[in-house]
Amino acid sequence: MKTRNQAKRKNQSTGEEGVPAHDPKANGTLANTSQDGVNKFLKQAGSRRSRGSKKQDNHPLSWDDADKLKGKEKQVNDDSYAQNMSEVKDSKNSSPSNKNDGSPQQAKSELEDVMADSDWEDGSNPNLNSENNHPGYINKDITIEFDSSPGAVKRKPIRRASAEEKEVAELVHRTHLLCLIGRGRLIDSACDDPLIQASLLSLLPANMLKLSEATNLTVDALTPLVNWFHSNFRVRISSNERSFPLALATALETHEGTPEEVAALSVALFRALNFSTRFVSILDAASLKPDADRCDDMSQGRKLGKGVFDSSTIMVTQSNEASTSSDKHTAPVGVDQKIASEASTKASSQRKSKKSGQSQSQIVSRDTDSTVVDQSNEKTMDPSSTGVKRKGDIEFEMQMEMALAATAAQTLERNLDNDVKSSNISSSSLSPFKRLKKIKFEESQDISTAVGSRKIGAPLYWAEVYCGGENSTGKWVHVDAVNAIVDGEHKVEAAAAACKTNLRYVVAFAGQGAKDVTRRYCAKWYKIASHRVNSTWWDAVLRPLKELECRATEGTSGTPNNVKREERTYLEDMELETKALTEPLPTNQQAYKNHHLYALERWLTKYQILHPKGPVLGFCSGHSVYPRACVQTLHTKERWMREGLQLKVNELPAKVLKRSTKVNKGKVPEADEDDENDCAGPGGTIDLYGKWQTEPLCLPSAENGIVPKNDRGQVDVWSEKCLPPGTVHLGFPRIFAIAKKLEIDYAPAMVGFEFRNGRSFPVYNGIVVCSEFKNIILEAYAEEEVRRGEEERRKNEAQAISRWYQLLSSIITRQRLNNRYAEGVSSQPSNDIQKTNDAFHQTSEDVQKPMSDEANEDVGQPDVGPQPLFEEDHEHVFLTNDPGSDVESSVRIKRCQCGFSIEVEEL
DNA sequence: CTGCATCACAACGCTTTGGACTCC
DNA sequence: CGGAGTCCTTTGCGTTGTGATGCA
Repeated sequence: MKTRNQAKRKNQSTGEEGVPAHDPKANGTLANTSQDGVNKFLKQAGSRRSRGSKKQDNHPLSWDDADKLKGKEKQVNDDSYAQNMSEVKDSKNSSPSNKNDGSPQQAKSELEDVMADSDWEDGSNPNLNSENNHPGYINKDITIEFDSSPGAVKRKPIRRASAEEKEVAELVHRTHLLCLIGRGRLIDSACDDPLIQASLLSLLPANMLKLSEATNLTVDALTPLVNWFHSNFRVRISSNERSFPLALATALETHEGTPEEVAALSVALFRALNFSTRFVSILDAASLKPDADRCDDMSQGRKLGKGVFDSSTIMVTQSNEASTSSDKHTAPVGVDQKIASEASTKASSQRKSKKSGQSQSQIVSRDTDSTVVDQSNEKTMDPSSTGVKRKGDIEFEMQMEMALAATAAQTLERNLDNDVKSSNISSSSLSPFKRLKKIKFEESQDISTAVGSRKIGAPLYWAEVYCGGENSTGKWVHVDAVNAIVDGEHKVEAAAAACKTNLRYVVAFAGQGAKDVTRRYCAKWYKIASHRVNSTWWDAVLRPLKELECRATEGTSGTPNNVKREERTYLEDMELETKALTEPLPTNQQAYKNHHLYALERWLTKYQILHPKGPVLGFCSGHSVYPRACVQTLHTKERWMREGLQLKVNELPAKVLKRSTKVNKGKVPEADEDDENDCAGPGGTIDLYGKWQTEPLCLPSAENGIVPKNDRGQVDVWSEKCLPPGTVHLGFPRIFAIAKKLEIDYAPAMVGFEFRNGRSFPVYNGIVVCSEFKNIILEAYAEEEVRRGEEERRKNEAQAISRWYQLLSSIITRQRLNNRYAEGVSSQPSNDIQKTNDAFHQTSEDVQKPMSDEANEDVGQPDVGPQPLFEEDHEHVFLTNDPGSDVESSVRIKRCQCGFSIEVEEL
């Protein structure tokens, strides 16, 4: 594949050097001509490059652009381009030395001939032409600017992901999910470590130990415990590259760890207290859509690793340096601090997880020097990150601070841990970032702008504790020990959204199992649905894990409550399902396009209809909102037939579509146009029916061994449902011959269509016969196949022998010719011949053997030893009564003692 | 500035039952 | 003469998803 960049180089090789070294005859004018051609090609490539954009003429294109665009231009029709390029090159190189006398005009005309074959647009660049005549011109580098009038709209070429890229992205997404599930299970099992649990219990104040005896645990009872934990365990900035159980032990020992470790410790503590507890994690997998991550990275500078996170952390800690201590247990401040530090650790964990994920090449490990650049990029690339009025200023200030801090990252890094530990900050001393964040967080939801543009501080890990005392039936309560939040499930979505974390999968882990509890934390499912993987796959992955999880949470001797443990799962499933079915109506129309619950009539596709048309659940911009369940897919009669359904009698089409013009195959379009208005005819419309208008297919059944066929004399086997009663589909090749031979009635089974050469062809697979003949035919088929296989094998062997014979005899013939005619030239002794003969003798024997061992014995030439097989006047003598004959096919193989054999057929 | 509605367009899915010619 | 085999040639429209743009 040649890129435009290569084109540039090519151009330079002719242009900068003036006369290419490999073509001394080329003069300046010829080079100019060539260059002209190259320019034209570039122009062509440029126009192809911006494929699809009608405003391509306005697209500025220069050599420099070519460099920038290197590697990005997959959509250029490179092959034809490369071909054209080589044509230019060839003509340039060959013309002077061939028929040309070097005359520039002739060369040019020849080139033009070449050019004429390609789809050039005639056009000239006056500047180029005028300067072309200048002798020194060719030494200049060329920049071509296509006329881009000042007012012209510059449109970014749209780069869309191909199906392949989408597939890759999905595979990466799935793989990443599996990795994250694996990680979750790992952490979950680490939380079950009895040593860890015992150690945590030993740290717990005596008054809290009583909690384990409490019946019907409540949120209120949990709160002091969570506060105690929060005040005793802190979030560390960097993670250790160690095995998780080890890291967890260290975290326990040092009372600080990554958010993941701290959350895991909290889970371990709750489990130690005999609470039914899950470790919950947001699986922030690589995007399901190609390039989404890259865009995010570019615009937000997130996920990229060290630089960004270091600097953001530093920013916080710097402000901490200036802070004084205050109430340690004030949750919002704690949250604030934790969020910031959590972000850093999340970064490292993301870095880790990303290793198994998508676009590794995009994850550039950056040193601290580049951090400033990152920050400035972040600033420039996310101009939207400003708030009501002065948010922009605040953010600018903040980012400036971050940038400055980043430069000092190395020296300050050592101090970070301590700084973060002293997390008690009075709100008056907070940096703008923190102040804003704090205010926002206290307001709880809807953090969307300035600070939110950074994907940091998102809650990623927490616990769910089953509280039997909550509600009448008990419930799973969200416990975020990292941020000291109890029962804050409604805050998670907003907090995650504020930090640009995709809350697509929230998975609860317990007992080596896992359960998707995203519904509990997600109010606007329609927003995440399209970012989630195919639910069939996801459900299949989780099914076994869900059972494990279910067994674990039901089986643990948890808090006693008034609900049987077996019912917990059921109740939770109901809760999640209820939540799924009671989403509020979106306020914008577009949300209804693919909404799983609601639909607007205007967003229905051609093949959809509302049936029944009601009830109206509400209104959006004046449009009635209907339940999605009312949306029915329509099909043609034939299409329903494929599904094994047929129309009920006297059903009128639910919808009638005008047939597209292409159906009018005849070359009289005008006549069709005339008929357009009254296209009530069957050819002019397509009748569509809904499923409610159909009933199970009722085909005529087979009678007297006769298969009912359609008007083409076949049976369309779209599925088993399409088989006439009393018939079976035998999808084996060549089976029709058996049925024919046995004189059993059959019909070819058409199983689909293959689209080839712009036309579709029916694809057949076996036959349809009456059920009573199934066994007879199959038995006969099996016998026939054995026979056929045997015959095939024989044929193959015979062919192999024949080919070996041809090969070897050609070698011998060659040797003989050498022997006879090259004697005078070469005095090579005849050893070679002898060798060859030996070789042949051996080989031919080996080859013949498998065919008929008895034959060889009968021939009586075993172990005769090497002897010259071919004498010049050797005449083949074939033995009679050679048993190597095939009685059935009357084929005989005649052999000579020299090894020669020939296949003859007796008539 | 933000969110929404609409436009534009690239990608993709669905379409759906040959015929002329040569060789044996 | 007829049957079997081979080769020809490589759609195009509608739908959908998504980026761009304009407006409130």
